[in-house]
Amino acid sequence: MSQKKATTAKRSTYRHGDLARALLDAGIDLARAGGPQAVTLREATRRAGVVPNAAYRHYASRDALLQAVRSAALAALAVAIEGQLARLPATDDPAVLARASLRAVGTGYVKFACAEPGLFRTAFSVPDQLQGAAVPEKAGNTGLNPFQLLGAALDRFVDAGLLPRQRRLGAEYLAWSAVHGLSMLIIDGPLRGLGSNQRKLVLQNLLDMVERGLSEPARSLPNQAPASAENLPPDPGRGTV
Amino acid sequence: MSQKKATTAKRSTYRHGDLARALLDAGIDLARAGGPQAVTLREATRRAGVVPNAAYRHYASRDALLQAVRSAALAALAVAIEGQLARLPATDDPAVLARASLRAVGTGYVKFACAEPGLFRTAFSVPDQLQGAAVPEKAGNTGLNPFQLLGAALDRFVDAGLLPRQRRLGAEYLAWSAVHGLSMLIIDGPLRGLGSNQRKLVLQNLLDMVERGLSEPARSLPNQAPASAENLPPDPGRGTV
DNA sequence: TGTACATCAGTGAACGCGCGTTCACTGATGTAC
DNA sequence: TGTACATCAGTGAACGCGCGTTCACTGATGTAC
Repeated sequence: MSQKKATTAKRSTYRHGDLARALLDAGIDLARAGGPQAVTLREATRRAGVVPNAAYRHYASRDALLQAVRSAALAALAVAIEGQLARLPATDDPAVLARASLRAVGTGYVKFACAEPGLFRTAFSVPDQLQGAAVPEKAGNTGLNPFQLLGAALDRFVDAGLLPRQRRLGAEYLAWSAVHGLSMLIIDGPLRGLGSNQRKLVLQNLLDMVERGLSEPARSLPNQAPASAENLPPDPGRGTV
Repeated sequence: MSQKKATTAKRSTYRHGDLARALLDAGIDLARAGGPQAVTLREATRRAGVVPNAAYRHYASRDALLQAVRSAALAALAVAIEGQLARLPATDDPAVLARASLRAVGTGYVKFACAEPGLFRTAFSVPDQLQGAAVPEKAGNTGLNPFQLLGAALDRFVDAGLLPRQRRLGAEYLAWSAVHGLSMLIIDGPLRGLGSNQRKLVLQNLLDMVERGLSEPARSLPNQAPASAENLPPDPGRGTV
């Protein structure tokens, strides 16, 4: 069965060649241009030069295609982040590396959102669904998805002594909220229309805020509730985007 | 013209009474339950007990109704924030007041998003449009819209000496990004499904991060670009949600 | 105070649109003998 | 090596859906005389 399928996939002289892939590519283009809403079976099949119902040989429904596109969008985001990480200059100072890593993750995230708003919105569109697993379809070249790349950067923070270990749990969500919020405000909200330089400036200030906010020792804040393992949220390894 | 309109609006024995208001209310209910997508002329008129095209006596198009609903959603958000601000205990210490104000704004924002995800998503749905003005339709009881309420809290930060004045410009966007991102992750993203207690904990940690990140003096960060008036974004007074 | 009239809020019917999805089919491909 | 056959990817036609929007209309309301 799977052997047969693999054989068929390799053939290029079959009916269409690889309609599943062609539909996925069309879906990605549609998402890129118009977000998740724009991913329709009819338009995807139109672009693949095929009759609408042909899609049902490869995807159970419109939603199945959309989920495939969504995974591809998340993978693209991961690749963008990896690209920023790869540009980091070598250093022996673990604190410098940790800070630069976190900034690279945040920069890659926001830059991707600005460069590919349609894919970004698709990546975070969730019809009516629970959390998905950390599957390779959503990962970049390193095999890590965006959430895991952020986690790795935060681990470096802890290792470098910049983030108290007892505040590590759930820290992903704090940094993530900041860059995710900025991305949304820029691509869909009141910050759309910001020039490129202004965007960079706001991003730098935001990353400064996150860096300071995560790494400074806690002062005596009456409202602060320290994190403890019992009542803290999701297992970061299990849940994913 | 406006006199006549006002007279008509007061009448309760007219055809429908006040169909414009009835459609708006129906639209708000639809947005509450299903987000901006769910706001349709046909369903709104159905709920108002009226034929579909009757809506065109009061709204130029479906989008016009949606924008009215959107303004109402923003006003509701403002009211929620004002509610948190009103609960603040009296204090003579401007620093304590400033910190508590900012936390109240953030808390009101995220709580509203969690309590009314449909309205929240509607408030920040922007079809294809530029920035709107700071009109009273989007304001709460104090006459300030959510953005302006946040700005007022940050002004207190500056006045209390917690935020260097040269970092005040654009600070709205930093705090806003954090709470907006957390809201989105909770209502639409990987943090949905978080329990109420876990949400509160993450929110507290996030507010701690913002507070520290905004108010701590800048260290020598090689990447930091200090804000200056010339190249910083939008005039906070003009632009709005 | 009563009557003719203008206004205009809501009606009734219909349009075209694109969508997801179904059904029975056909005909090129690969395979078994 | 050649022929019969099974597979199954893509076809053709059609369905019902809800939507926004248009048109000519009607009849209760408020007003002018």
